[in-house]
Amino acid sequence: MVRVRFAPSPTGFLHLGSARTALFNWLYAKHTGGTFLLRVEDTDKNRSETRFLEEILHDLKWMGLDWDKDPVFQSERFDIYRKKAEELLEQGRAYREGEAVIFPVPDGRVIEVEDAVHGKISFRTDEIKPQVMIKSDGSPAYNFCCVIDDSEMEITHIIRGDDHLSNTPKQILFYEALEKPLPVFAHIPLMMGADGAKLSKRHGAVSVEEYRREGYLPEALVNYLTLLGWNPKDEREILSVDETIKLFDIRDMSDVQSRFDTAKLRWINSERLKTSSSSDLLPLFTESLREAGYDPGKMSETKLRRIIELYKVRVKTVREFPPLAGSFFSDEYEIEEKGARKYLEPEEMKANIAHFASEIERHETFSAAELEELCRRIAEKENLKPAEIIHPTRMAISGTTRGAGLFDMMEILGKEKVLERMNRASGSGGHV
RNA sequence: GGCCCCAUCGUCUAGCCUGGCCUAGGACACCAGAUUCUCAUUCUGGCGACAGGGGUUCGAAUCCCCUUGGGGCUACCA
Repeated sequence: MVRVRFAPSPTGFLHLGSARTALFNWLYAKHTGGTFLLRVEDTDKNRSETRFLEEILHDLKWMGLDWDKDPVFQSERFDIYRKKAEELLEQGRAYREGEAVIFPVPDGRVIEVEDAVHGKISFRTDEIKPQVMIKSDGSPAYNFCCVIDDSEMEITHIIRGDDHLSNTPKQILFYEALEKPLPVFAHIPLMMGADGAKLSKRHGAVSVEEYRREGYLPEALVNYLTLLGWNPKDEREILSVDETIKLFDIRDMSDVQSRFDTAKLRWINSERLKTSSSSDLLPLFTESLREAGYDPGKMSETKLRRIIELYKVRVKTVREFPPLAGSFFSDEYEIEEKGARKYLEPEEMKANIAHFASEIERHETFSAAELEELCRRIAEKENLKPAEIIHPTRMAISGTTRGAGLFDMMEILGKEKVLERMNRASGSGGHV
């Protein structure tokens, strides 16, 4: 039975790199039908805060990484670590140095690790200094309590970042001293920033929370992170978690470090957006409107869903939606200067808008199909290209030259609003 | 500095273990074209890589060594 764990320290928000490590642990547990556990490494009381822990747990849940039992807290286990240290002391396998307890490392040994992603790696003990087990203040040192916990939690596979590779021989020494069986080690290469340097704030967003707020879907982030170091054996790029779980194996992971590429994440997000239903997207899009200061409250769900349907193919993140579609929700939308100069200022453009508006006014009903027919009929009669009516009209009703098909936009906005805006733009009609 | 990990298009990668099927495949990005009322979508096409040098071999992206480059660790942080 596979048992894996993710061991965050609650000293900050969930870093993308940690999230990726958690993800691979989780995927492996799911693939093997094993158990995914959480251990909170909060031995550093000064830097650990519960708000960080809450945030981390929240982000894991958001990503869909559910754990199997209540987390283990190292801060509650100091007695256990001290007792183990005491035992080693009594056996003469450790010594005191002041209040601290130290583990001496014998010279001349070679420790071989069979890593699940790197293969065979060997270390000489000559390179390893005596290891602190218990610090002078009575708190346990990382490598010591890590081993005690992993063996007590019966962790079978330790899947963690490459940055722990050189901790491994030290930990193996502790496993031996404690007479505990070794787990399988799997060190996954680190994820770097776009420039190859350590992924940090200066590369932009590095916490899961920031990506959530920027409008990425959790399944897109998970999909992207999965692809960084692993791939299904075919050429698929867009994978559901279920498909990934079915295919994933830690042994198939690449041993090469990768760089985080926002462009590809954005692409995957846009793919997921395109294939998501407007009802699934509704809460997210609505929230993004509220955050941007719009009030979608008074709009019917049907209408909202139509708008989402129109725009989900035009945005890469949910956040890009409000600025594009603001004119549906408020009269206070921005008017593109360039577009205005080209389509709203020239007299003939104003005339085209006015002409279209007057035909609309005369027409009984108001649907996208009819509007299009009307527009094309005018164009033909006046010997204009339909575009010469369409572009100025779009500018008039939305303030932008980009966006969904004009007639759909008009239908959603409604006859009254459309005429009001068209008349205002063409300078006729008298509705301010 | 020492120890450890790693090295295929700008990026993610397939191929490497079990040399020949590789004139190195795919995806993102980028560029061009088609479609279209704009934008986006969609569809076509293009650009673009085996870090360098030695070996081994009939034959090397694939195996070995060196160099170079990148990364990690080197705490009584985790």
